[in-house]
Amino acid sequence: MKATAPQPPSAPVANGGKKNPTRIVIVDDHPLLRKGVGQLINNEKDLLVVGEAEDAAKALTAIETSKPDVALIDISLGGASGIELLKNIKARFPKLQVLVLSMHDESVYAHRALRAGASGYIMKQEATEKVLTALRKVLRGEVYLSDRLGARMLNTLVGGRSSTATSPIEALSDRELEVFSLIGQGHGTRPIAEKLHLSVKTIESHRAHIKEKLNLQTATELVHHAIQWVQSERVVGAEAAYSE
Amino acid sequence: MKATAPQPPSAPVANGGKKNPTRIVIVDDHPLLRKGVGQLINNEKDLLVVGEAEDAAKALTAIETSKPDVALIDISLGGASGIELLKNIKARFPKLQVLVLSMHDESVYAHRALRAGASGYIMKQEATEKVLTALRKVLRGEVYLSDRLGARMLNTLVGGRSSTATSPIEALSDRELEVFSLIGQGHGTRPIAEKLHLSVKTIESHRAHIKEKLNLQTATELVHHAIQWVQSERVVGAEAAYSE
DNA sequence: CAAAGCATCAGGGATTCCCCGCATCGCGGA
DNA sequence: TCCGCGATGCGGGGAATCCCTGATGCTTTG
Repeated sequence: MKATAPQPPSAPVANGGKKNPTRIVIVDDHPLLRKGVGQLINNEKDLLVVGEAEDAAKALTAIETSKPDVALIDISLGGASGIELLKNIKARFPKLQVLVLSMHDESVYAHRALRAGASGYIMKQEATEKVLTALRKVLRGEVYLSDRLGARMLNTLVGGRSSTATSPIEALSDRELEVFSLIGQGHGTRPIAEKLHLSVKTIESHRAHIKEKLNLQTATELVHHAIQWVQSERVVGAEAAYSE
Repeated sequence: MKATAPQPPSAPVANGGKKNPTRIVIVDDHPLLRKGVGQLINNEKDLLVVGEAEDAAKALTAIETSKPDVALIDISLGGASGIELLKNIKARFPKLQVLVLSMHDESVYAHRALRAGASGYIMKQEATEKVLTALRKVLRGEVYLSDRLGARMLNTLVGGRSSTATSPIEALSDRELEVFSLIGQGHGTRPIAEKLHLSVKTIESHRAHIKEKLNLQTATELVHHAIQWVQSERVVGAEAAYSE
């Protein structure tokens, strides 16, 4: 329902002749937001929006035709399909830098986005200038993360340093993973203890260890991540399954 | 951290002297989006943005000082308190028209928004021009609804049985839904109480009522369902873009 | 107007959370 | 071999929660 490229890819642009500007493609399903970011970016002398897209398919063609230096994409294009798109982009245009925009603070997605090849992760709540900062940082080949998020992810990596960026869930022992999975299926501490014929205290102990390994602060976070994980496992199982 | 009124309320405006323009206040927690909508609106000869706000509290003061004709508010303010703000606004400024912006196609929220006194409901996925259309319609005292949403709500009202098989979630009160949504976003009882400026006891009470209405036995189940629901809501919004 | 529903909060016992510590077992190294 | 180390299993105890039972206004509705 919306035009893919509001400006002709390589024509002189309305925005006062820029010389060798950084070329940017925006992917977001909210026209209003595309307009906002576009406006903001085009106000900069060295940045230029050369394409827009509202979904994954259009994003790929837009990138193909406009050959941007950076893509700014919203991963909340329906949860999974956002990360999917990101992977596709990095597969077909490995040298293209990608800055990920997101609605929420969910570090779950930040982590996955980076693993999928993003160069940065920024929230929509962020001040507008930060988006420009992030854009330029990503362009220089650096990684942009909000301070808080960055700190947390750093010590996740340091704690269980594995250069191949395996998810910290790999670090869980068998028993811990079992408990984690049960939590993700919606079971409470006591039912888990009963199901495994163990003391409630033991389950509490496992939960504590899991929290530590996954760098989680509260029980609520633990449950949230567990459910998320179980969900994503279901999806993985459908395509590239049983790899253990 | 953001200016409440970018332009002096009654001074000649940068945007080419408008005469008696419609005065608009924008409430949204995404600076990028405020920028986008603001830009769009100010390009119109008869419309003028006289204030912005990023949360409920600032929204009320902004409205008080800038005396707008219409308020454009995002009900998914940080995942919460959008409907609440709407009610407050209509309580204190009954004659002010309110157009509600929303991320997704959540007909749940549309229905509630209208009941709470909104004059229109429009999705962020909508084309930019539609926002202007909606704004003008609302200004004339009419109600704006997207075609699809309008149709759906009509036959919900007419035929007692709604097409969407009324999930028990419809039975939740506004406040309860708000709490439910926050739970689904991974927040614990205390953080929710703080975010809503309420007693922990009140949140506990809401949780109890939600459990009752949704027929859930334990707190764990409640959290599980809440997360599931939030997830599914996100997906609904994404599919709306493809489904036509 | 009466009845019902909503939103707010309290008290108090049952559970869970979360910080400690402790024991055993097996495995890989000094 | 003996030592450390992680995995597994458990406990104490205080803080926080869950989960009952009310209770009080206020609105909506019949």
